[in-house]
Amino acid sequence: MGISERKERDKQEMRKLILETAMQLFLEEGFGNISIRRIADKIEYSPATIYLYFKDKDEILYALHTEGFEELFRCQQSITTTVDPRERLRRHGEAYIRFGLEHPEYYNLMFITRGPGKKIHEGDDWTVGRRSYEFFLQDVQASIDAGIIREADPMVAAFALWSVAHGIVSLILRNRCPMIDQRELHAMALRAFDVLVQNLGPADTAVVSNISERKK
Amino acid sequence: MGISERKERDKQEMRKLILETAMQLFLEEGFGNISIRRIADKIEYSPATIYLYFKDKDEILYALHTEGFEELFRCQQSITTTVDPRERLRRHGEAYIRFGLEHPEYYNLMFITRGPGKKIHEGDDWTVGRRSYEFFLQDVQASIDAGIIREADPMVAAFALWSVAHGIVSLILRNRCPMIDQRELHAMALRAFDVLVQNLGPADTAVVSNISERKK
DNA sequence: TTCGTAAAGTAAACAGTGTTAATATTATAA
DNA sequence: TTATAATATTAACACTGTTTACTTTACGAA
Repeated sequence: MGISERKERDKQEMRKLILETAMQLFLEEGFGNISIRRIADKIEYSPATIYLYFKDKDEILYALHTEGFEELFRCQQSITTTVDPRERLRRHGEAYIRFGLEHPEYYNLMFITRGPGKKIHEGDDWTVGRRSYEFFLQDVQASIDAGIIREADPMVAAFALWSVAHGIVSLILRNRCPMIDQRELHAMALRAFDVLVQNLGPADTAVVSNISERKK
Repeated sequence: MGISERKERDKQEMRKLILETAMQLFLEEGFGNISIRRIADKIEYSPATIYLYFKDKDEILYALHTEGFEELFRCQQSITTTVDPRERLRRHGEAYIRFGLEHPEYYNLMFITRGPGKKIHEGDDWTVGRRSYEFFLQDVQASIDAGIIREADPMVAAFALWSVAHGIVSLILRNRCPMIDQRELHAMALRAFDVLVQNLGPADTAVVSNISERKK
């Protein structure tokens, strides 16, 4: 009786089809143009059918948002060649800001939109985000160990630095920077993050050393 | 002939009525529950009438968002008693974060929602926001002069610090902090801003004692 | 005071949205 | 072959912002 297994496979395939179609719509026409009815049209099913595979629209958005974290994590990998803690912090921020500005729709879904935010808590797996977060947390810890950040709790420091990058990206994406020359927004974004990183701890020079002594 | 003047007054009064009703709806039921139809219902006019006084819904939202800036500016005034530049920075951040967390609907409208963002640029008066921004800019300049921030361009430094506060508030309001104990979010928000402000520039006595106080 | 015009207001429609209850179709198990 | 469970759909509900065509009201001039 492999029938119930095939049924399960079919169900998963249908879920995949819906998600892929949502993704296509999302990438081609942006977050605001995903609608249950348009997804249904594209796959030539009735809108109601989608509700047999997903509880509601947010569940679909949450799935897409997961894809975004995949991409973010890839972007974060670009910094692994750097060892100096301060420079790592800087490049980490740069990678994050670049990701945000170059994938505004993803960023919107992952960090700004209300929908998935609800699911994150009431739910299942915040695993995708956690991976990115913990990768970043390691860098923050290294900077604390190197004396660049004077703060006992790495969670607080990480939250602070993440907020800088998120603040920069989200203010730009939501057009809240009329005081900045619009042609230089991108450059300003990176400079702004730099200002804080370069101003942390003892002035520039003595950044090196203690990274190898970090582990315990 | 004062008739055309009375007509103008009537027109302004109707605009005011619409805005006040929108405001009431906004404060009582939140941003998501303002709709042209509900405003129309409340003032006992047809929905179409509203379009004789406002180009579209965004124009109404933009007007509300202006009210929010009024309130923010009032909150900023709480710091005027402080003179020490670093402490001023800290308190400025605290006031901003408090405003955001205590008036989430306003904050949403002012800095997160898409609607007014469009109007800010294509439009006339960013005057309300400018006042708050320039007040903050003075503090940043003072910190630069005091050697707390090593950065030539105060615009960049101001943008960076604003981003910290905005990042903190918007991540919390949009539920993107599952890694943080939800009961301590508010405290963490303030601590996170502190970390950066206290880590800026040369470590002064205030910082050192602050840190050693925390350590255990 | 009547009359034509201009302003103010509205009903109804357009084109959408997410979601669900009731119904129909299809496929499997007995 | 038939009863039943799974799948799919229709049609509706309750909304949304916005526009067009129409009606009502107010005002200045004859």
